Amino acid sequence: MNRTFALVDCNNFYCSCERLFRPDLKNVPVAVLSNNDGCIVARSQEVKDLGIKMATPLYQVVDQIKRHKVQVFSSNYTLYGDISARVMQTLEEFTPSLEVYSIDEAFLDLSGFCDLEEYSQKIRSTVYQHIGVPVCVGIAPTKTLAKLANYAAKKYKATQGVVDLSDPERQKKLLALTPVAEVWGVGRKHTSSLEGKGITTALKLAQIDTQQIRRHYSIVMERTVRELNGESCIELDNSPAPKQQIVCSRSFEKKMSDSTMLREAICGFAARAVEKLREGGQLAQTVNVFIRTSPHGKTDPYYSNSATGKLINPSSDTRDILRMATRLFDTIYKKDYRYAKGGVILGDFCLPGQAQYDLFHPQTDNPNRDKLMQAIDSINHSGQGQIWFGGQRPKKDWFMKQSHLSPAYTTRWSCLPLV
DNA sequence: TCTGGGGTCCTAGGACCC
DNA sequence: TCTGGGGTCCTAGGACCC
Repeated sequence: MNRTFALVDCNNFYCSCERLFRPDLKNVPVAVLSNNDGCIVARSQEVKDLGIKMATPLYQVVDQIKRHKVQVFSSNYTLYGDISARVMQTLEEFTPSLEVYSIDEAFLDLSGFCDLEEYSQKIRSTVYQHIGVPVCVGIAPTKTLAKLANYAAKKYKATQGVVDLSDPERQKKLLALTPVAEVWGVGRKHTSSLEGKGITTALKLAQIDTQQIRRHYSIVMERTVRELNGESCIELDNSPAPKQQIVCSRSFEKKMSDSTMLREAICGFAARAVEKLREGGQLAQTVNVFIRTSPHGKTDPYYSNSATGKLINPSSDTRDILRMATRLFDTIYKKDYRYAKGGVILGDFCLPGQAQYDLFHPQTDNPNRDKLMQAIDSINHSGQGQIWFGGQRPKKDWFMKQSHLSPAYTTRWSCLPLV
C-alpha cells in the first residue's frame, strides 16, 4: 500500500515557547541556552540571520549578543515539556496514528488522505490558533523524505510552510538541491566520508547501489538510501518501547574537587535517576557512575573515569542505588582534580513480575520498601516541599547555572500570568 | 607439512538523533 | 573564566559452547 507520512516540526521551538507569554519579544532576537547556560541551542530567525551558529558557546558571542540586544534565556524544560504535550494533543486530532518523535516534532500517518496541502495548512493554522506555536509540515511516502520535505518547508519561504513530496519528479528536484549533510541519518562523520567520494547532494546518495552502500557503511545507511528512493523502510512507531537506560548527569556550575561534595552530587543524580525509573514502573540491575574534568581545559590535566556495578537483585529502591553509586564513586574518585561533570546511568531493566532474583540472596518480600518510595515520591510531587536521603546535597550551592530562567507559566500556580 | 564448523552471548566503541 | 543532556542502534571482536 502507498504510505503517506507527514512530519510536523515546530519552528525554533524553545524560542517560540519563550515568546508565548512575552508578546513584546515578537520580532526581537531570542536565544535559548543549554543546561548550565553553556551553549546556544535554540535561535529565533533574527539570531540565525546574525550568523550565530547552533551550539555556539555563549562566552564566544557575548559581545555580539549585547550589541544586537538578543534576549537570552536559560533552558526551561518544565515550560517546553508542557507546551510540547499541548501541541501533540492538538496534532492527534488530525490523524489515526501519530509518533511523537522528539519534544518538537511528530510523524503523522496520512495514508489515504486527499488534498494534502490544504489539510497541512489546516494543521498549521489550528496549532497556531490553539497553542500559539508556528509549525512547518513535510509530506512524503517515506519518513526520510518527509524530513527532507519539512527541511524545504522551513528553508523556502514561498512554500508557506508546507511541502508535499508525493510526486517523484518533485522529490528528485529537491534531492538535487539538498546537501547530503541535511539527510536524516547522515551525520558529521558520514558527511565527510561521502563528500570525499564526490557524493555531495542527497540525489547522488540516492543513486548509489544499495549493495555497495551496505558494504561500505551499514544497514542503517542502506535503509536511508532506499527511503530516499521512495521505498518505505522505517515504520511509524506509535507505541514507544520501554526505556533501556536512564541517564542523569550535569555539568557543575563551579568545578569541584572535594570528594564529599562530589559524592553528594552523585547521590543526587542517582536519586533522580531512580525516581525516573519508578515513574516507568521498572527495576534496574546495573548502575554506572562517571566523573570527568573539563575536556576544554588548557592547563588542567584531564581525567575521566566510570565504574559499573551489578545489584544482586533488581531494584527501584533509592537506598539500593545510592549504596551502589557511592561505592562505585569511591573507586574512581582521585583527589586534586577539578571535576566539571558527573552522572549516573541505570541499565539492565526488567518489570517487577519478571525479575530474576538471586537464589542465595532472596528478595525479602517487604511491602514497606515500595510504600516508602511511594511516600517519598508523592511528597516530592506535592509541591509542598522536598525530602531526600542523607547522602544527597541540597542543590543550592553546586547545581547548574540558570541565570536567565523564565517562569513556569503553565505549570506552577505562582507563575500564572496575570491579565 | 597438514589442526573444523557452526553457533550464542556480551561488551566496547562508534555512529546517529533531538 | 566561560563549551548540554538524554537517548538508540549497529558492528566487531572476544569468550564461550558443542
